[in-house]
Amino acid sequence: MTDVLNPAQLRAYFGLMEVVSLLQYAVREQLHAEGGLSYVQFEILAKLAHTDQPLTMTDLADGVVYSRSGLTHQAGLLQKQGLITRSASPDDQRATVVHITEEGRARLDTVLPGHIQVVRELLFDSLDERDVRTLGDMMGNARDHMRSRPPRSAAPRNRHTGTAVEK
Amino acid sequence: MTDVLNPAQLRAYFGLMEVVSLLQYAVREQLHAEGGLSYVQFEILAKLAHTDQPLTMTDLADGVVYSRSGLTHQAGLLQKQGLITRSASPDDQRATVVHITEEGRARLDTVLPGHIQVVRELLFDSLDERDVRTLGDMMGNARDHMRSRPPRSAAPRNRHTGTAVEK
DNA sequence: TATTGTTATACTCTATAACTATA
DNA sequence: TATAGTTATAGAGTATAACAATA
Repeated sequence: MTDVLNPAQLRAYFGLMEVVSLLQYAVREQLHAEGGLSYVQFEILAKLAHTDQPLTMTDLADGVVYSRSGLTHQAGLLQKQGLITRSASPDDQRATVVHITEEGRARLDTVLPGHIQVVRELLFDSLDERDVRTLGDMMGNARDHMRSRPPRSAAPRNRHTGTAVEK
Repeated sequence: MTDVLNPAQLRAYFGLMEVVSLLQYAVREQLHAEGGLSYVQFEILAKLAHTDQPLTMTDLADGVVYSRSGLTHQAGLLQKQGLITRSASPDDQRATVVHITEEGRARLDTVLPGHIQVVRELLFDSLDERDVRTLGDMMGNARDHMRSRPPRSAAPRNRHTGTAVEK
């Protein structure tokens, strides 16, 4: 249990952060310029379109690193643009179900080609097929690992644990 | 020149974005809680300490995806905390050279063990040695590629090109 | 009593544009 | 004329805490 990372780890870590920063920057600009969407808004629409059925706010919050109030805020912006609708769930009166509208799908269609082009030009042009598979595997593992083992603080972001966390 | 990504690419792309989001979230929290630093502030200090010599604002802006005014702002915050100093360059009167102070180094030392622990627990615990090398290679390639080929817009972030970009 | 979601609020980050001064 | 950096400002994103309604 040393408290350093070896040089290969440092290189991987900083490389990862830098690459994703550059990618995020480009992707955000594209989404904003071509569709007036923030990245989170894009994620919400993409998730709804991909799942192809209404999701609750909590469903949406899963998978997006986001506070609930932040999600409410972004959903409000999407709704104001007519890209989603929100209505009370028939099953659970507390829950809100979110639907994507036709306009929402259309907006996604507007944005997607440019989005994909940016990602391909920036990221995939430098990776061969085997790299892509490997990267996908590694990120899949890492995600499962991260999701299953919340950080040291064990501070829940979205849920109550029952154990009070003093602060 | 299709306009889709194949499934492996989609998986890699979304996996990458999700993993780094989770990592950034955890890392930001750690830096803030244990050192009162934002990630950019950490990057600035780390860069100064690593280079081990004063850098100009422009030097610092390179490698950090940041507007110049944003960098000025963050540098101001660091200076207010006594972690860096800024002074006029002897070589070029326009330039500002940034030094890290002893306090700055100390702050970095305070933050680093926890930082490394977070990164190791979240990221490297799920990757073996070979993965780490591979990831480092891929990210190195991708970074070089991205840095050499600015996105479609060709809109310069930090420099003047001489060609006016209408907007 | 716990959970879903919203509101109100405040703070941070980031970018744009205008500006100063040096080259 | 171009570059380095700062300032003023404005907008977007995000979190916290308090709250209402339902389970």
